[in-house]
Amino acid sequence: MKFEPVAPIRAYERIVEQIEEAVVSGRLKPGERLPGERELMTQFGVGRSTVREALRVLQAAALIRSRPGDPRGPEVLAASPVALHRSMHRLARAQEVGLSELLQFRMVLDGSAHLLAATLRTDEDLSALDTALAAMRAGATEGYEEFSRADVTFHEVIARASRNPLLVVSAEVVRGVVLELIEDKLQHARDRAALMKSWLNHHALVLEAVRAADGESAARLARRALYDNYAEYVPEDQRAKLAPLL
Amino acid sequence: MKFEPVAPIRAYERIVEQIEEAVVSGRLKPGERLPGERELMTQFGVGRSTVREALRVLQAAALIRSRPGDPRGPEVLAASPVALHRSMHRLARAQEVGLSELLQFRMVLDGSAHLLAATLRTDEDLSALDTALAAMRAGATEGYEEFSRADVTFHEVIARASRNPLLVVSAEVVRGVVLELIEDKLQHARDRAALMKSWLNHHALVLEAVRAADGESAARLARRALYDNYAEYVPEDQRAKLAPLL
DNA sequence: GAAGTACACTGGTCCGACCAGTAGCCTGAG
DNA sequence: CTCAGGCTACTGGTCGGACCAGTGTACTTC
Repeated sequence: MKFEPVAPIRAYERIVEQIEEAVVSGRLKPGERLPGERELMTQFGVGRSTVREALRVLQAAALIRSRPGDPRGPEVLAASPVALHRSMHRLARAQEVGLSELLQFRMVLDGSAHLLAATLRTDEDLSALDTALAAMRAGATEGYEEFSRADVTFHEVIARASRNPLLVVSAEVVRGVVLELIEDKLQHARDRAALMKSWLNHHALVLEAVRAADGESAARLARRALYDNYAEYVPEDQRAKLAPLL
Repeated sequence: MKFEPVAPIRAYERIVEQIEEAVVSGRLKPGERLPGERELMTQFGVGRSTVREALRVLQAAALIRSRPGDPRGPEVLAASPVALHRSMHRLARAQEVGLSELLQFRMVLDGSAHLLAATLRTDEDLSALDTALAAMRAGATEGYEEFSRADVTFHEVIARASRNPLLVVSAEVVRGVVLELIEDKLQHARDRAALMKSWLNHHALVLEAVRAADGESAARLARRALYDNYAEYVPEDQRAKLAPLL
């Protein structure tokens, strides 16, 4: 006979459960409004502070947003990866997850995205990639900002071409966290011209592989590029963890 | 000239920032205690409700835990992936991701985990896998429940052997969501004896590959097994999305 | 010394109040 | 009739006080 540990369930938790269930299950669609706090407190039969604590939790989870003065009440938000991003970032900063693990994970995700994209890409995807690559070429002469934006676009198009939203979101989040971790080091890096040239060259190769529907090559190229450009920031004794993915 | 959108910063957000910074940066170590709510409200110069809303957010982020009656105050928690778990679960449920995408994602994650595990596994990992496999063999004769538990253990050991907590958490979450989606179909499936035999056989092969440090084989076996056992529940017209991963 | 008890204090919840700020109506000018 | 402008009822944010059930600790009792 086994028993489960019992923890007292707080009133505000119950409220969170109910609203979360309604939002996640789609019974409350993005853009719809929750009743105001005073109305909620009568519906749930609790005090306003209890309602407010529940709303705080839901807001921290990026499920709702409430602005003072809006008579329509708190707004139900569309599912977004910002909460995922926050959690991952915190975990990364708390040293629980190091750059090596993040890079590993990104190599896995990006590689798979490229693999799938190469197989499933449509003609629209290809022309979107052409456009993005052209934007990168143009951005390279204008400044790092523009170049970086175009680079992100390229990655996003690839991810979307994989036709898997989970892959899109995860890759986006991990990319963001990785960049946050090394952005200061990246600031005073060796000259950016060479960096941009390297990325540009790589993206052109990837695009060719994707166009040729050669998933294996595209994936290998993507992983290789990540390793070549970021491995230097990984502590030397951990670089071995990245090698198996090449 | 560019301007940034401005949002008013609430008092409780400031408190969250300060405490989160202290926790994440390590200035407050796990197990240490925060001052009680009444003490915090004087230190921050705000009302108790404001303090409480901040604590709620921090608790939802799994950074602290507070129990009523404890005179030592809220406890700082060790960094844990539970918040990440929650975010990912919500996203998976809300984004209406289909079984095909989930299975795709799981094939990617599990495959990579096996690849890494085969390369990085220690002797302890191997013996843990031996134990888990033995437990599965024993469970197969006792009932589906025991077998299933042992099966989960096997997967977890593999994931942990990859030495990447992100992979561990993601794989665990995706596995859970996949099972939720097909558990009813799995209930009235063809006889379980055959199912268990199939899994048992597969796990033995995987273990051999891992022992031989043959990452490619282990990964391929893992992806193959997922496809063979679950693809039948994926709508036929979407099965093509899984093929590139085999 | 161990067992039991009393107490001070904790967090959870409720209530009532005030404030700054907003959405939408309402008005009056054109 | 349209529309700019002000008005107002209401929103969420914050405060302070209050009560309760439950806990950890220190103190009593045996």
